[in-house]
Amino acid sequence: MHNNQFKKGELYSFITGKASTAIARRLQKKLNQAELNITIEQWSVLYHLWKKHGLSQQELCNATFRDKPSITRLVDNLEKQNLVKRVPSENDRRINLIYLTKQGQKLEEQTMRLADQTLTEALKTVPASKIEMCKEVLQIVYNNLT
Amino acid sequence: MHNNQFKKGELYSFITGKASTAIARRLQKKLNQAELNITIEQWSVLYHLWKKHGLSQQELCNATFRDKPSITRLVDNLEKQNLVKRVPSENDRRINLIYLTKQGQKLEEQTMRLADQTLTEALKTVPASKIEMCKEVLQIVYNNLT
DNA sequence: TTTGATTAGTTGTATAAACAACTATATGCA
DNA sequence: TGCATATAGTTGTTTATACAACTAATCAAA
Repeated sequence: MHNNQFKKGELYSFITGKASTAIARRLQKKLNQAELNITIEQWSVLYHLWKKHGLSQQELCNATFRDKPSITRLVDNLEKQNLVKRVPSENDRRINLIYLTKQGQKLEEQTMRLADQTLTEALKTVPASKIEMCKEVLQIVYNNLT
Repeated sequence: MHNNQFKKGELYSFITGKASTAIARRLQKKLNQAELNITIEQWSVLYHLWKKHGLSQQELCNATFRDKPSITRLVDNLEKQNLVKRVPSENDRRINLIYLTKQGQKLEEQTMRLADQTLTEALKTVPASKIEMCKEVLQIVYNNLT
């Protein structure tokens, strides 16, 4: 099959991200059912803060592939819900360091379990070797475009 | 490698759809540079109308995996830009059939070329066999979740 | 040291998505 | 026929994204 010929047929689902949209919706549904009252976008910010406390907003931009206004507003909403706190950096007064509150820390275990469940459901029946290859392709795509 | 162990590590990019987000952004940039003045979401609706004229809004919902309010507003905006027209169905007065205007029809060739370019750039250096396998995995994921 | 450029973050505006509640029309069955 | 139910589409609200324009702080080079 010619590469180009192939691509045309697959164009739509690659561009619209059918699969990742479905994964995100499933996780959102689980978060709602557990009455955790956070969005997947908020979860994706918390995810990085659980791994490393006290990231700056700019670091969150890089980690989550969002622009600065998006992070400003996500942090606004997370702060309103008392899940994180902005702390001005002492070294550089332009920078806000974002810290989890106790409430924000508490969400880690449960939401990570839900995320893990979501992926288990999504990748059910897919052999590990194929997942690995798929992951590689998606990483190459990302690298090609950034 | 244990399947479960694998998944935890990949959790983030699977859920956030890094790759498809990057593809969509690249296409949006091309549309902007060509001053076509449409969003990728609008493009995704037009895409289905180019394939088949006179779809109902509900059919557009199914085709684009969006809910009804989303399609209502996308069609609103496409109509404002004179790219499509709502035509009440004669058989069933609940239904709007959506038709392309001449202006909407004209966009097909150029935007499909840009979409094709985008995928060529995204999949550059990825062998066709791997793309095929990746496509299969993404389809299974989608089926698993819907 | 001063000034011009860079970096971090915010605000305004437009578009879009998800959910709930709503209207209007059609269908099906008693 | 008539009423309950299902279907198609709209509207309201909240959250998120992208882009542009903005402020404040820092850096760097003359």
